[in-house]
Amino acid sequence: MAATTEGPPAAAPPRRSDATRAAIVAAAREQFAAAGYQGATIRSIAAAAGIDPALVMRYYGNKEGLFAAAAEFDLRLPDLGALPRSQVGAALVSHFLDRWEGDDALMALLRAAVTNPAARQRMQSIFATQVGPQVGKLSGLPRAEAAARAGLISSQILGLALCRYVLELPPVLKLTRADTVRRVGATVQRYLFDA
Amino acid sequence: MAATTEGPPAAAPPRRSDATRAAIVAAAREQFAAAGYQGATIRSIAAAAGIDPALVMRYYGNKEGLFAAAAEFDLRLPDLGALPRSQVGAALVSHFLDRWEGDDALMALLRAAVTNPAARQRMQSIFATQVGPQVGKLSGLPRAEAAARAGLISSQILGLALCRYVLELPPVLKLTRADTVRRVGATVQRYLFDA
DNA sequence: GTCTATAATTCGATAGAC
DNA sequence: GTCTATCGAATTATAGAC
Repeated sequence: MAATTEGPPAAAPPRRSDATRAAIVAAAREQFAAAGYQGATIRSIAAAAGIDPALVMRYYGNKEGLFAAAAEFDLRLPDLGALPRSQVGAALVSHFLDRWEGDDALMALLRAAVTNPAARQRMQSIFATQVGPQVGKLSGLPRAEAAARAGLISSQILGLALCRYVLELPPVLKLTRADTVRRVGATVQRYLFDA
Repeated sequence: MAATTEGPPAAAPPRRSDATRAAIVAAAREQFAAAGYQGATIRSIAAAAGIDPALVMRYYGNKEGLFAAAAEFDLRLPDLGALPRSQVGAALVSHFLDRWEGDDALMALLRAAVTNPAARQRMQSIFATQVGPQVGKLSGLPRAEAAARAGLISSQILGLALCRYVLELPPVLKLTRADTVRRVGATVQRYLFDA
């Protein structure tokens, strides 16, 4: 054997804490998504993760640090330049819906951003670094005009998510996915290339 | 004088509590708008109103009752049927912006609705009783289709308010009012009468 | 009608045993 | 690395004096 004292070699010591950390972040996303920043408590998160509340503090320092870790987020926008120009709007909406329904990250971010300043800034930076540039590249417009259009697109897409997933307005819930992609996609398309 | 025992006649006894109640509700709207349902506390509301926290409880029973009173809201939609059809979308957006900037009621409602179930239901009922019917009348479409369009319009307008007044996304803040009315108005117009 | 005092919880955070 | 025990602060809500 490598060593009579046994145990893993020097590289990558398998600490159980890694699994614990992952469980905490997953539970945090869940709770922040369901109850917002203030509604989710260290205790409720620890309970959902099946561990002790003190561990959350040990690993993430405080509630702010935990949220910062839980709100790590990548929109994973696909390369829309490869698509036929006429399909870009619908593709964008479709991707956003996937991203909303895929996990709790965006829901957690939005629910928290409405009352928590740090979450709001995170939201601002996400749309500044991930949405804005992509719109600029796609539309080929000057920076200021592209930013304005990215803002309009964000307002439509975030509003759709707000009404559908957060406020759950019945008429918005009744829309089929295909219908949503088509109709909201047309709006995004217009913001991208027309008016 | 009318009576030797003095005091107002039977009708409309001028209780000072009326002014107090009004001050409480106004302060409550302010606080709910600024901090959401959980962030606004009975204490902070009482402090903003310049009265004792116990009075809030006396007049409104509990926090829920106070919010119900503070979230009383009328969109005050004007008669859009009198306008040239081509201007309806822009007029709707313009009216919403006025309503958002006029007082704290809508801000309080939205900030609270994201985490509080009662506020969310209030939001649902407002759009069911005030937005939906108006869209039905304007578009002249069957009920189901009109409801779908009202939902789409709500998603765009609430999304605009979310990005502008709550999340404060810089590109959305940079839009002038005229520009916002024109561009978002065109979207609302399309949801109303086209696709 | 208004306010003082306080009960009963609940939260974030810390100290320290194992 | 994990958990027990607990502190100090803040919250809603109540009881009752004035």
